[in-house]
Amino acid sequence: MLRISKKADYAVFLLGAIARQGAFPGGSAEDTVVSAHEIARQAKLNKSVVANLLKGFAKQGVLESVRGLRGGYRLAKHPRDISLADILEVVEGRFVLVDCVAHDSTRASGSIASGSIASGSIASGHLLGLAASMKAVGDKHDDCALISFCPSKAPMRLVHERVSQLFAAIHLDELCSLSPLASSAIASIPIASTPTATSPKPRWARANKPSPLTSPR
Amino acid sequence: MLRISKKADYAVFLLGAIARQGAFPGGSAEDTVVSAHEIARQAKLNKSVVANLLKGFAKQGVLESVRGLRGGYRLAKHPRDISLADILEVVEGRFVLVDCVAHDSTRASGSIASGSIASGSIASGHLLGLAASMKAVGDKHDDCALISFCPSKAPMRLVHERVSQLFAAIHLDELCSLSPLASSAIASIPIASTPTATSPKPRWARANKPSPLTSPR
DNA sequence: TGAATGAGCCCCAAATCAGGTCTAGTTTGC
DNA sequence: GCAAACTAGACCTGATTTGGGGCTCATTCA
Repeated sequence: MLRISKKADYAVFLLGAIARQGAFPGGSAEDTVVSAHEIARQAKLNKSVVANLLKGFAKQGVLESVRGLRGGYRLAKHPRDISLADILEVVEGRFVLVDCVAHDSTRASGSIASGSIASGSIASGHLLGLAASMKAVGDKHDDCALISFCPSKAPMRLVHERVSQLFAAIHLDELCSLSPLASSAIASIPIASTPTATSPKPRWARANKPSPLTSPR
Repeated sequence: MLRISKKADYAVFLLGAIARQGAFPGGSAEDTVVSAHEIARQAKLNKSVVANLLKGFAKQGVLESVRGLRGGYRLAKHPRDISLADILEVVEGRFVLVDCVAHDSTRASGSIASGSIASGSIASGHLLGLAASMKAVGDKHDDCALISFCPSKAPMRLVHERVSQLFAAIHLDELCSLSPLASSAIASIPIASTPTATSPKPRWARANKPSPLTSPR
């Protein structure tokens, strides 16, 4: 189903909750941590759901964890350096829009993985390792009956790339409204067939403009 | 899971197979039909899978069916007037990237439905009716625990819109290679954070250039 | 040492997916 | 009129995934 999972949705919120409390490098509370219990309270979600999600992010290096009494989590990077693509990768695994994309992307996984991850600028060692292990798993997706003669492969791969880029272009700071969207940015999107080349550069596309909440990078 | 279903994938192929045989208005074999059995043979798929998919498209007006001996299907419109979004809608239902999009889009479903469908230029009565009936179903998606206080709604909606536009911008003629992609169009896509405003207008974004296979629109 | 945390692993029911079956209706050709 | 070849309609089954949890162990601090 062509849908972001509830867990991923929750994850965005949870990470945003941490970000909004400034618990990240350069943030207003960069040396503090936020417990899973506290985050669950804010999200009005069961603690085990929250804890399990947060654990995954700690494991992949998106979050840093502090164990023991007064333990908790903080972001490993600035929210503007964590993209939606990164978040989705942790929760849902490698994004593959359609099987034949995985097939082709397996051969090119080096360049794709480095592209989507480098732009996130997180602890790339962790997720790059994940992408490398997905290489083997990716082969399992090569089971579409049409794969050897499907004329849709090239266009589908293009769509996949574009969607990937969209996800990589939006970052946690906008997602949790640390850097709010200008509402005119939404209104300015024409509902037409060929918007991509004509739409103005969205506010949430990173322009390397420092967030007012942070010290310079 | 953020994935196009196998059935949708097969559907693209099947519709493409019909298109490649010219069985559409203005096509080289516009008065002929292609049987489900024949299409299944070409696709090397079980006939029941194929038949069920094709039925859905006939029901929604994407295909015209001819019953009885020598019956079969032909496209109701030219392949360039049938978008990937249209196809996905039939197979998977209304595209909703994430619950809060459905919530908000329910109120605005009039403008969205007319937008994505008008650009497809198919028998809009059919799919518009589907969109209207989805209005009620859409309310069922309003069950995300975070919905009332989630700061991600606006950015997520923007991503949803963009993905929708991508799907609406690619049409069956390119998908089935009646109008092949220029391979440089793929190579020219930079793997960067902010590609949308800088990428060249893709070949498959309709430029109202008549396909050499068809008479003028 | 006990309390409050994270880490690791697992469970279960519901929903969805993928692939199919069967019957009824329609049309044509003999 | 009947049989064959098709579509139309509705449904089924097993596999997989999703969503929401639970429990125990390890770590840290007061």
